[in-house]
Amino acid sequence: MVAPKPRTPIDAGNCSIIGAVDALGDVWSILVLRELFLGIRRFNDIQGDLGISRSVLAARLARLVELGVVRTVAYQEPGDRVRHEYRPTRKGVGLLPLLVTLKTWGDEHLNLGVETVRITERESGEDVRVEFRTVSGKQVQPNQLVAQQISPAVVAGVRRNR
Amino acid sequence: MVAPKPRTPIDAGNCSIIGAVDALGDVWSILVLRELFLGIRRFNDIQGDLGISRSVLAARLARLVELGVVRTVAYQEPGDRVRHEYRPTRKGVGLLPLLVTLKTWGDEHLNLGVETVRITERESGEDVRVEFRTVSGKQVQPNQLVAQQISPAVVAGVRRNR
DNA sequence: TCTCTTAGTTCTTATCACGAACTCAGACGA
DNA sequence: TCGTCTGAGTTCGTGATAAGAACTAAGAGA
Repeated sequence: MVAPKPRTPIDAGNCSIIGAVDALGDVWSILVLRELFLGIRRFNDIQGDLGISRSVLAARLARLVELGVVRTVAYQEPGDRVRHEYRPTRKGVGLLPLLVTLKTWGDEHLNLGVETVRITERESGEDVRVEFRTVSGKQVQPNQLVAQQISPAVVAGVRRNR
Repeated sequence: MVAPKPRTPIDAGNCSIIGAVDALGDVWSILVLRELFLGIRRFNDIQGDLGISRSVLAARLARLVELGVVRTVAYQEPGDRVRHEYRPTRKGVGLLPLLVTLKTWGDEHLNLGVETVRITERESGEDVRVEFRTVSGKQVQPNQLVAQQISPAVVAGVRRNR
């Protein structure tokens, strides 16, 4: 994979999409989260698996910790000193849908429908998919979606009334 | 926003998440798609709205077109020559869930629950959300999800049998 | 012919990723 | 006590690329 490139600060204004993208910083963050969700939680394991440079991995992990998406947890293997590994926080778990949508799109559009990562429910072991539904519960196809930005003034108003 | 940084090629192996992330290349691609879905489709409009440099925008658009995620459409305004604008293809529309998950996470975790972009169903105008469901239709909370990688050998086997 | 607009392209500079080597700290063996 | 091993980073030189400003292209209209 080609390394992510420098970005200049963008004004997120009031857009959560921009905010989220900016917070994550670059695609390595997403891939690091993938490792954590797959149960790969130690520095060297992540580094080897992704082939990311050590310095960049250290920086990304620090950023994710600072963001509150990842936390460090101490562990000690017998006959070894205390070390720590990385785990997603609740905020980090909130990013699982992102990985699932990437997987779904990749399986469908890049991998000809072949599944490469399995996402299942813990209890039943059933495969899990992402769906769109209206608040009233009706399922919606992607091409029926409309996106519109809410004006900054309106957003600011809502914020003030909190 | 700080500019995306160079990445070296990573072996996607058989992982669609890595494949998808690598295909998109960097976060600018996601933000460009955001513009297109919001109806901002012309070079100068996207450039001004995102504050992306012109050279990078041209490169990103070319990449998205090459990927088949975006296509150019000719248009002509009265008293003006023919120009073209950019629109998502079906493959591109398949990435809408990605934007919706980013928006949802950003609204919840970065923006204190304030909605900044509205995603609705075209017909009813109802707000749309992303949900996880098992294939049998049961709704699943993110913390009940388990991710596991499918071994490359298995994936290769499935591919051969197609 | 001159100017205006949109859509890029070119060029220079600054920044960041890469990758190899190095540091650090505790555990263990001799 | 000394040397070594291992995991987890940190440092540093080099090269690739984004930023940003300036320039080009090409048709429309005065």
